[in-house]
Amino acid sequence: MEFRETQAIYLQIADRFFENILQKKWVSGDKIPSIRDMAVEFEVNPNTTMRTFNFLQDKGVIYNKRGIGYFLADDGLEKTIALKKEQFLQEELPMFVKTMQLLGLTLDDLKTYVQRNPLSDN
Amino acid sequence: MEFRETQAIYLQIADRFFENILQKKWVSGDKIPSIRDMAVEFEVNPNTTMRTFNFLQDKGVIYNKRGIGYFLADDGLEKTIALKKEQFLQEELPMFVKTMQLLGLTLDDLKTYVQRNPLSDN
DNA sequence: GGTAGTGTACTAGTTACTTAGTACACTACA
DNA sequence: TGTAGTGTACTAAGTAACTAGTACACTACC
Repeated sequence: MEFRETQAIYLQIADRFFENILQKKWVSGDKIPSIRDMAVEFEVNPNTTMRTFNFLQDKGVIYNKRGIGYFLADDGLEKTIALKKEQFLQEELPMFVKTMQLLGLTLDDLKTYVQRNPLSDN
Repeated sequence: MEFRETQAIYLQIADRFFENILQKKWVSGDKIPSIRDMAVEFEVNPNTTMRTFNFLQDKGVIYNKRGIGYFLADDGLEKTIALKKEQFLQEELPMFVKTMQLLGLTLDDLKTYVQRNPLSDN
């Protein structure tokens, strides 16, 4: 996987976790692929994916069973929505609106873009 | 000034430069405040602002007169627009749309937000 | 018991970013 | 000429992120 240079890799991987949760590919109680498997999938060091797991456990999104693996918490979806929403409202949205303003783009331009770029293929 | 932890400080300062240029607070040929003054204003080490200046000079947005200072290039505004637009279209916009989709937000929600949050106060 | 698959805990080393401090060359100007 | 304000070039140090490798304890299962 390719990563942006502007953000730590383990956080970008966390975002992929959030996607899986929000898209309900992972649901409460599901076992999450192991730290080692994730490292192979994302082509990073296991230590890096471990940081992602620690980060998400700290947020209460996943929990651990010793010797078995990590699982999605009962309220994992709710916590993920809360986390993403907070980040979106406090950081992403204001920056986005500011950039649109600076570039002189309108909501109609955005509408056109969205129509031309079907929202999902993953 | 407070900085986000997810992006290098010198790049966040560069964004402030871009704002000044896009808002036409700085126009072609204008002398830009010195590396040392900028360091004081942003409360960082002069080495850090120097990285911003080097970055922007590398992009062709500003140029240097030895012993005098940095100045906004003739096509500084155009280059800034091009840079921001590219970044916006390739990174910010796709991520933004994806997050909106994941959170189940619509363009109407966005419209409401924009109406409630007047676009500028700087 | 043995084995494979888990997470965990280390040491070590590299790179990027940031700060701190010093020194020096160039330009403008009194 | 002297001085203040520029950029520039260093050394040194600290932190975060990332990689590499090893070792160990726990759990499930044959």
